[in-house]
Amino acid sequence: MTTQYWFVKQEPSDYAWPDLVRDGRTAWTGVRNPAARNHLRAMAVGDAVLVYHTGEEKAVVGRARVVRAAYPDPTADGAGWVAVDLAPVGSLPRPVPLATIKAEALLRSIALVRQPRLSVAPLRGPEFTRLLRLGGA
DNA sequence: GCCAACGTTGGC
DNA sequence: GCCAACGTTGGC
Repeated sequence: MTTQYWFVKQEPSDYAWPDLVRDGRTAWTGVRNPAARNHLRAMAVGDAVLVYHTGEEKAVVGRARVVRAAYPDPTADGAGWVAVDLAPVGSLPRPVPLATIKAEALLRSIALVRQPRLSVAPLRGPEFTRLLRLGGA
């Protein structure tokens, strides 16, 4: 199975990238959107993930990897919602702002731009690589 | 099962 | 604070 690439969004006042770095690993819970849930289900251990901060910051800030595939979200009321576990790989030396992403032709079709409310989305390999490079990684 | 009304998210 | 996008809810 080849590595898949993903993009997750987070409101940093809720749980921020530095929290993940500090914790070393976290359960990515609380996703309550069916499309995002389907993406969580498709994640495999070892998949690469980029973490984006919404709100004030609006930038891709870090790189993580999937360390546990989808399992029932313990924070959900009903059945059917899932969480994965993520571990940090590294902070981007230069966070990549939304404005930069929008200015890149290659990145214009990613879900962040096309569908800003989707909190978990797939990335193509070249998109992932470009974002990493823009971030100085 | 359709669709209008409403709520939420997130950028500006 | 406003607005666009989109998801959810509830009446029919």
